[in-house]
Amino acid sequence: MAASRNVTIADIARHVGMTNITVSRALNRPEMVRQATRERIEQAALELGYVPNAFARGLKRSDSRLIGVVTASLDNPFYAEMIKAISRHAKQHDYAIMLFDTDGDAHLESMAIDTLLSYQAAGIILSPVSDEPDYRPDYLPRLRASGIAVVQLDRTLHDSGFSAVVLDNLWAGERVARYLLTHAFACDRRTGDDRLLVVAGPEHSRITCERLEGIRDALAGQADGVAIDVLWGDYTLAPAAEAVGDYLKCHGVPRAIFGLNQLITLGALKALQQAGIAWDQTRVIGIDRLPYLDIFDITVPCVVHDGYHAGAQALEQLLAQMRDPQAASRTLTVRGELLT
Amino acid sequence: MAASRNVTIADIARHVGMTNITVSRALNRPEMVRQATRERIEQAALELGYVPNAFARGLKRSDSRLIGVVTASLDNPFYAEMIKAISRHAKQHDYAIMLFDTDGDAHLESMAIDTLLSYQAAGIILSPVSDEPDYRPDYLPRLRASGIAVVQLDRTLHDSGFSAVVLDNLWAGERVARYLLTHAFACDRRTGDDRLLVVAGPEHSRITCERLEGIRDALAGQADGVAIDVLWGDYTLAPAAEAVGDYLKCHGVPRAIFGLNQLITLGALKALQQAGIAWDQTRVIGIDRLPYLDIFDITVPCVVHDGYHAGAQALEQLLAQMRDPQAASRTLTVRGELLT
DNA sequence: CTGTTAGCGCCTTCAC
DNA sequence: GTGAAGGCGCTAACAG
Repeated sequence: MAASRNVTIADIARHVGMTNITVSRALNRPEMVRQATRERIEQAALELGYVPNAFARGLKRSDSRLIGVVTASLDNPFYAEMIKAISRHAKQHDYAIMLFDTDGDAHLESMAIDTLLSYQAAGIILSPVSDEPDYRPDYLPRLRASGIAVVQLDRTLHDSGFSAVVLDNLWAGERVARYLLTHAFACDRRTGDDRLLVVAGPEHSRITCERLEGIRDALAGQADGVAIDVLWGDYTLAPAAEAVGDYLKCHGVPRAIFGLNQLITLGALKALQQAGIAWDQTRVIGIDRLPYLDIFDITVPCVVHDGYHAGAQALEQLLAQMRDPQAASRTLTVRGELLT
Repeated sequence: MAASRNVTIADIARHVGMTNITVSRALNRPEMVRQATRERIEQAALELGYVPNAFARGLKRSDSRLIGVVTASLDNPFYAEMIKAISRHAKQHDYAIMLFDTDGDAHLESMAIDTLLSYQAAGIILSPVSDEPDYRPDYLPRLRASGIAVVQLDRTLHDSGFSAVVLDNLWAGERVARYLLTHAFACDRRTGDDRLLVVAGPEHSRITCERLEGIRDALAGQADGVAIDVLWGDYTLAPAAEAVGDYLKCHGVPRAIFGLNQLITLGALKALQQAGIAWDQTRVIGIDRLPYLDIFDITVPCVVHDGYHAGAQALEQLLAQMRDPQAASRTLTVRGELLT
């Protein structure tokens, strides 16, 4: 029994013998309407099965209760967690979420932004497909001109000027390196052929660069003779596994392996397994938690970041900016924690 | 530099010396406009940074390019996978996704449906907070009356009449039970005190009931003397872990433990660990894959379901129903596969 | 407290 | 191929 025509406030108005505006007010600003009138209207709305038309309202008021979330990967549990936080907090402020999974495709990202612009999104949380400096999406001028509040999350666009919530990647790199310094590369254990294999993201990715810089900073002067080998990748599992597999064949097992995110670390572990090397034959350490392994008494030390917190922060920042569009953009840095 | 006012087709029209309608046509039905005119208009649109107003369009045409997805848990990787599939396919058909994570809260679910109605969603994929027969959400009449296409995914509302994509739970239960019959409860191994512990969802959950029924069917007459103990839960990890922990204290280690979903199985394994019992001291088997454990040579047999496929099916079904609102509702069943 | 008027941006209908 | 008028449903602004 499909509704032939949607019931509008005009229908309600006719039904109770009032005009549209009174109905509109009764439903939206109850205090502006006499109690009795209001009750009759509410009653009628219920009976007729009235559903407000968000398009009409949006058109009239030219603002929306929509927040756009644009992300490159729903797969990544870290992103799933952030999205969960965003969704939960957005709801509390009566915003609905429009979610776009760009799947790493810049064109889809651009279309997502356009759709959000056309829906007059109140704000956008953006985690772009790439954080390399030469990625200059074509939507940037449009997005800027729109005046919509934007907060970048984790990944950022080079020089975009938008606010951001990012991880303390430098610290994470340093922290891991310092850990390795005492546990894998202590002076008294040097053999002269100590290698640290870092399995990274794209070579020019900001996040990768920062993490690498942290490593180099921490090791500088402290670890003579320790060679750092870097394998570039794209933050996903399969390429990391393959690259590490090849490395193992050519160079044997390094003293330690550092995976720059969860999927990379898992990929490295997979390569070890496939090479018939037990995961505890070398020191594997990563960024991001490997889920549920504690249940099997497997501990891979890692720097964990609170994705839920990061997501919540991003939404807070977004709301702040929506309230005050003039406010200067801010970058919030979330620091992780080493778990051993 | 916030946009003072959005640029509309009227602005473009003025800019090129035409009227609104011509601009509208040039942008939406290019074939109805002379080539030269169209090019001038497209050029102007680009220059002025024109963004169509989805609200105005939606208001006029009273249909939208929005598909609503309402789910109880983004956490569950199985749902994340389904959402990924939905999102990817929706995009291909030029639909945007409005995502609602109800977090298990019936009230939020109701609000989500109302929001989708008010946005004139073209269709809704619904995985409600509960699939128990006494859950009768208040939005049901409104949703029915709206005539919007609805496809339920995994969880279903009792007697709702909407289409659905569900798992073959009966089969999954049977399959696991048959496996246990040969691997844990083979005749020649009976000790007279053989117990199968099933860690389930809510007692009246359809999914739980079906899976249990499958177990009982398969075991009927085949496993005299095998006692089935059932622990009820809510499909999440912590309660399952606690319940299994208590059980182990009271009854010792059963011959086999069957977790009715991923999180439950992990909870059971956690309880074993906390009780100081190695995970391979008993036969643990589950529904849903335990991710990444193969990397550590841990194999917990399980029935896996293709969440991506299920999500894709749900969207296909939804599109079919949007095309033909008269079509009878259908229930699609997705069968899993035993992985040992 | 309630009503009148008008218009948000777009597109359908009918004319030219 | 192009234009003029009107209305989708709702709500600001100004009456009364």
